[in-house]
Amino acid sequence: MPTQTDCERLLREAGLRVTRPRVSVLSAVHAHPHADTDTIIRAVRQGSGVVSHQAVYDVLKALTDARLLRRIQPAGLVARYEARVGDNHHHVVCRGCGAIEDIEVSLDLAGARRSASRAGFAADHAEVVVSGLCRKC
Amino acid sequence: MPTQTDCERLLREAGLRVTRPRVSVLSAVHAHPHADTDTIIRAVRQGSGVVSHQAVYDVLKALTDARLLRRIQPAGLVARYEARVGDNHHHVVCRGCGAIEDIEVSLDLAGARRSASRAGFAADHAEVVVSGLCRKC
DNA sequence: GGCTGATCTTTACTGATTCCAGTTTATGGT
DNA sequence: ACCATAAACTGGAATCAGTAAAGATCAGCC
Repeated sequence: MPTQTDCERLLREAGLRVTRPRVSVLSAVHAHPHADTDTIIRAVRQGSGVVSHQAVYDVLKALTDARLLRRIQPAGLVARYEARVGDNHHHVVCRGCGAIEDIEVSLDLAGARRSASRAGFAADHAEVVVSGLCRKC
Repeated sequence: MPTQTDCERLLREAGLRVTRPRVSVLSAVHAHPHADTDTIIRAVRQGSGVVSHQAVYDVLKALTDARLLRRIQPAGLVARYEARVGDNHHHVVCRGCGAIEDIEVSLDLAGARRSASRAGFAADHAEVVVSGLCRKC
């Protein structure tokens, strides 16, 4: 888990200004993988005082655009964020409680791209969402 | 494309009552694959007069539960419905305009299930969403 | 034809997310 | 260090898909 200084460095390296909300959001997401926006807002406020919900939304968007975060949005659930970027892992989602975990899935990306291009699409990204029940549900 | 009589039969076979809104919704989805709820509502009203939006939502849910329809919901887009059920094809989504097409993707489902179970999940379903740009975008 | 629970209609509401207008703050150039 | 400007932030209100509730209707069965 990155320290606050690490988060500041990550922001700077991404060409983003370093602000208190940004550092807080970034470290909150590191601390709570797959958390939804509301959880992140609460974590940020606990860690560093008053931050408007709008600021959190803006920051999440900015960090996602800057590829410091990845947004995942399973069907029927609110958006979640994770700090693990740069690899292409996938997710399992619990149909009962919405819990999410990372999994590895092997996928014929070239074939998918070929099939997409046959349908008239230039595809560049594939995401697998596996669903089922977690241990508790 | 099924006729109205076919739709009635499909409903009956699924153990559902045959009503005007249900027949309309089912044939609207057959006529507009990957349509969103709003499009379906408009198509239904054009075809068969006044139907409340709530009825359409209810019918879509009932038909989806009865496996006559399949609901797909790509990240960040509203829910779509398609009448092609019973196989497990996947989708490409255009990041520009939200257009959706069917594609074939080969996927190591057993491996995915194994990886999910390692994470504590009993997985029973996997969906691949490929994204990119369609010809127009 | 009459019964009964499933369906529909109407209307209101929820909750996530976004928009907007105005204010504050960080950063690059001097 | 100082200024100007672009980027961020605040707080409130709007939007929009989807859900809820209550009463009116209707399909399927006798």
